[in-house]
Amino acid sequence: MTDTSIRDSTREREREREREEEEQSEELACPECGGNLVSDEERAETVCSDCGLVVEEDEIDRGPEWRAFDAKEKDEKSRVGAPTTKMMHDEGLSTNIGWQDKDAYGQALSSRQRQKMQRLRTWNERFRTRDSKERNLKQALGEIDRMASALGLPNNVRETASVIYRRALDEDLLPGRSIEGVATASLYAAARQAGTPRSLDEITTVSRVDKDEIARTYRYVVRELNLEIKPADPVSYVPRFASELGLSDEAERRARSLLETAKGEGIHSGKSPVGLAAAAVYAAALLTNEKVTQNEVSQVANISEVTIRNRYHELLEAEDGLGAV
DNA sequence: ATGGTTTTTACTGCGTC
DNA sequence: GACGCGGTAAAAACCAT
Repeated sequence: MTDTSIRDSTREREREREREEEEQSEELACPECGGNLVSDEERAETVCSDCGLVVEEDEIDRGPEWRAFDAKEKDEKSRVGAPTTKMMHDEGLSTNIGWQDKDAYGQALSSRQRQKMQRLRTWNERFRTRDSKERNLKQALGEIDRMASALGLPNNVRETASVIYRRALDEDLLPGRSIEGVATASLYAAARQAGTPRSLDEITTVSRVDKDEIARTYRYVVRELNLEIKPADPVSYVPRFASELGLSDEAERRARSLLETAKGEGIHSGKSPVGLAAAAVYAAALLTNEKVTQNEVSQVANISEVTIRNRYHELLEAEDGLGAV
């Protein structure tokens, strides 16, 4: 036992050394002095670090000529997008192993060979279907990325969205549903989970799928994957609305506290969180003497003025009830 | 499908600039 | 007179059953 393992490990080491030598001779050795080659991308040259011999020059830099500092910028500057419709799902690149048990000359195979081929077929099929899932994933992730940046959602949301999508894919939730639909639903769920929710309407504007389907798919995915998603917290909308309206930090703080007391009073159950947030923002602006009209708030929050009125009365009542003012 | 709740639409009156 | 605001009634949308 110990004998064999020692012999194994020495052989292993030998093989490794061989491999390293191969790599050295193939890629990194200078033809002149045998020294290391270093590629200098700035000058588009490959030079030997020992003797200075230039092995290649005027190399082509295949990277983009622009620089991007965040995802949004990258999106704007990039002139190529995700590959769209590739008609054939695998672009005709995957392999099939024939079903006849014949060799290249048409001779029948031995039973031993036949067994081997059968095993190969099985594995080839497994890899191929895995590939198709990979492709599916790639398209969905591209879609998620596109929508996320259109909505200005941070990277961690994209990541959770992809995780959710992967799970959906693994649990075979896709058949009978569109990739876009599930991708959108995943993003919606991820945004809510991460505490940076976007309303269904906002999601709908950037998705290729209509609202009903998103809602349906979302419910389905949440149920099947047992995702725990609490109803959106109104507070999480506040910063966004406040900044879009150009309100002070003070107003934002007031809005938060307004919502906290409202929560304490239990006013918020059953009401749309967006409406509540919008009302709080409006009320806060009023309290800090910053001029914002109900109309403006209703615009940024996508909520009707009436709802704002109703909610903000309730908010102020709750505040008064506590003897705050 | 149904009924109850919430939100929206549409309209009206009041005060201010 | 336009605009912001408040209120109301009816319609529409939403949700659980």
